[in-house]
Amino acid sequence: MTENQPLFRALADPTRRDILLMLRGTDLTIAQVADNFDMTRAAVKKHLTVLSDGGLITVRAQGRERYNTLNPNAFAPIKDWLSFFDAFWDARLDDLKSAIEKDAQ
Amino acid sequence: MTENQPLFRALADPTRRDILLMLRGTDLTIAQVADNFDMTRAAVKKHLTVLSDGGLITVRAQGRERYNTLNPNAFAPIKDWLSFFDAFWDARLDDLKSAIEKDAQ
DNA sequence: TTGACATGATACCATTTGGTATTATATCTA
DNA sequence: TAGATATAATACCAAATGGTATCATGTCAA
Repeated sequence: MTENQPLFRALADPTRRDILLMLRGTDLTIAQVADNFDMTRAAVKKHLTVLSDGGLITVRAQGRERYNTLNPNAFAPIKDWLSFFDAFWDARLDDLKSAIEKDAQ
Repeated sequence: MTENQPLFRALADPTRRDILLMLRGTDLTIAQVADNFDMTRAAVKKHLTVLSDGGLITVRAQGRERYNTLNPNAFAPIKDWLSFFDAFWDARLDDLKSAIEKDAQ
């Protein structure tokens, strides 16, 4: 149940979340991503490694460049985890509903 | 766009995610939560503070005890953030679909 | 009132994390 | 081939993080 840790960790940094948004639609090299931030290429590369470890992106080598691509299935584990709470909310609403109905009698 | 940071940060720790699962259905005091972990009450309290900062739980005082309650609206900001990618996936599928159709001609 | 109990607050510590700087390697291009 | 470019790898640093220990405060119950 804790195998999601690299994924949750990857999303915990604002720079990395921005990178993900940036990768919607286009694949970008490390240098291209780094151009959008006020930090070193090396720092950006570290973030990309964390994103890769979390399964959020995949890296494709092309010559001396590395294109970073958003992984379409990336968020499935998070959505699954969030769904563990849906049943609870439903039950809560049911409780509320029956309480109201009982009150209306 | 970065006001979600406390929320994402709160979810980045496995202990805190376990606490959230634990709070489905029942409200628990700090001591009750701490009984489920191999760490100090103080450490658990810190985690609960982070969860509270992230808007994931609310704390209700009752006598000398503090009951921690899961916040029903907790995950809405995350779901909203994840939805920023849905349009992209859809567009990707549309691209794929039209490519296939074109190929079939 | 007094002692036990639940929590709050603080100081402190080791590890992780986000970042830089530097050097090395590979690849494109003139 | 030589130089420029894109990335890799490593060492290093400051700050944040997860944890403990300790002491203070408030509340329950006899």
